[in-house]
Amino acid sequence: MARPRDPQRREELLDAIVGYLAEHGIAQLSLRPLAKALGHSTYVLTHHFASKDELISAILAHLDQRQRGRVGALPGPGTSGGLSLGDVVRASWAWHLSEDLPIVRLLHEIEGLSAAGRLSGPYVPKMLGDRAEFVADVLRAHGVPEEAALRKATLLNAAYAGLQIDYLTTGDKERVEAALDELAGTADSWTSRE
Amino acid sequence: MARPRDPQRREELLDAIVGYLAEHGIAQLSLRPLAKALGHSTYVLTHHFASKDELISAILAHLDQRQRGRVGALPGPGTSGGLSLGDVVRASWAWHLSEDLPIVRLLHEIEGLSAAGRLSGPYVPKMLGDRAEFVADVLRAHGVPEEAALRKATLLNAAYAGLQIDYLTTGDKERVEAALDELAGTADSWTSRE
DNA sequence: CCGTTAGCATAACGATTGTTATGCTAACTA
DNA sequence: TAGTTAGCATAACAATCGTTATGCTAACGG
Repeated sequence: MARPRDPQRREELLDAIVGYLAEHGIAQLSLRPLAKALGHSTYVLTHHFASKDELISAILAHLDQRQRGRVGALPGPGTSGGLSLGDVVRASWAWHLSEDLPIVRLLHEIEGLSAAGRLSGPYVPKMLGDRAEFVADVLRAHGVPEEAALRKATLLNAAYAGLQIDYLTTGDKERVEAALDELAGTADSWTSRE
Repeated sequence: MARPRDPQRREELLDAIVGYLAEHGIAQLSLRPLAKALGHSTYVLTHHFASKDELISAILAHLDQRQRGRVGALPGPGTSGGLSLGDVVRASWAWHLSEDLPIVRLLHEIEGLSAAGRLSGPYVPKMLGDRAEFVADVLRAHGVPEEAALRKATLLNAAYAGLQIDYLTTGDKERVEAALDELAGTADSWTSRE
C-alpha cells in the first residue's frame, strides 16, 4: 500500500471553517467563497466532506465537541473560587460579549435555525442537553438540591440565552443588563438557605 | 390619468408570503418557489418589492405590525380574568406550541439570524422592544411596581423565548416544562406582596 | 369611449450554485 | 527505489439564482 490518510486534516479544516463561519454565518454558506477564504479550491471541501449537507453536519458535530471541551476547561463546578452564582452569570456575560462574541453569534444563528426545524441531526440538541447538565453541576456545587438542579439550570440557560438574543438584536444595554442583574439575583436566591 | 394602484395588494401578498415562510423558513428563501406557491410568476415579487432585500425588509415590517396587532387583541393587560401571572405564562406556552407553532418557529429563525447580525433594519429590534413593553404592562396590571416592571418583563420574555428554543430543539418536554413551571412560580412570586 | 397604466406572464440575461471527471504532484509503504 | 494513493487544482457540468426587457390584458379616469 501507499500514502495513508492524515486523520488530523479534517479537524484542521473544520477549525478554519468555523473561524470563517463565525464571521460570515452559516445560513448563506457557499462553498466557493469559503474555499477561497481557506486558500483552496472547492474540491477540498467536497473531497473531505462528501457533500454540502454532510459538511454542515460535520460542522455541527465539530462545534458540539468544541463546546464540550470548552465547558470542561472552565474553572469547574467547584465553588468557583468564592464567586456567587450571580457573579458567575455576570462574568460569563462579559466574556461572551467580548472575546467570544463571534462564536456566540454563530451559535445563536444555529440555535434559531434549529428551533425553526431548518437544521437536522443530533448535534444541536446534544449541545443544549450538555449545557443544561453542565450548569446543573454548577448549581449542585453551589448547594442547589439535586431535585431542583436540572430544572433550574434549564431555566437559567434559557433566560441567559434569551437575554443575549435581546441584547444582540436591540442593543438596549441598559434594559437588558438590568434584567441580567435580576437574573443574577434570582440565581443567588437559589443558593441562600431559606 | 388612468388605473390607480391598489394599496391593499401588497398587504395581501405579504400575508400569503408569511404563510409560505412559516412552512419553508426565510433563510433559504428563493423567489421562484415562493412565486410558484403563490400561483404567480416571480415578476409579481420584483414588481411590488423592488428587490429580494427589500422584499425581506417588507416581510419583517409586516411581521412587526402583525405581532403588534396580535398583542393588542389579547385579553389585555387587565388582570386577565383572575389568572395569575404564572397561569398566563402556561396558557401562552400551550397556545404558542399548538395553533401558533409555525409562526413561532419562523420568529425564532428570524431572531436568531438577527442576533447573529445577519438581518438588518429596524423591525426585529422594534418587535422585541414592543414585546418587552407589552409584558411590562401586564406585570404592572398584576401589581409589579413601576420601577421593576420593564426589567422583570425583559427577563420573563428572555426566559420564555429561551425555553421555547430549548424545547423546539431538544424536544425534551419533561425537562423544559419543569423549568417553565419554575419560571411561572418565579413570576407569581413577583406579584405576591412580601 | 378613449387613453393610460397597473398588473402580470413569458422569456431571457449573466452570475452563482453544488457537484464531478480529469490529471498532476508529492508523500508514503513495501 | 518503485508503485500506490492521498491531496489538491483546474475546468466543466447542469441547475438555479436574482433581475430585467418586452408585450399583452383588463381596469380605471377623463
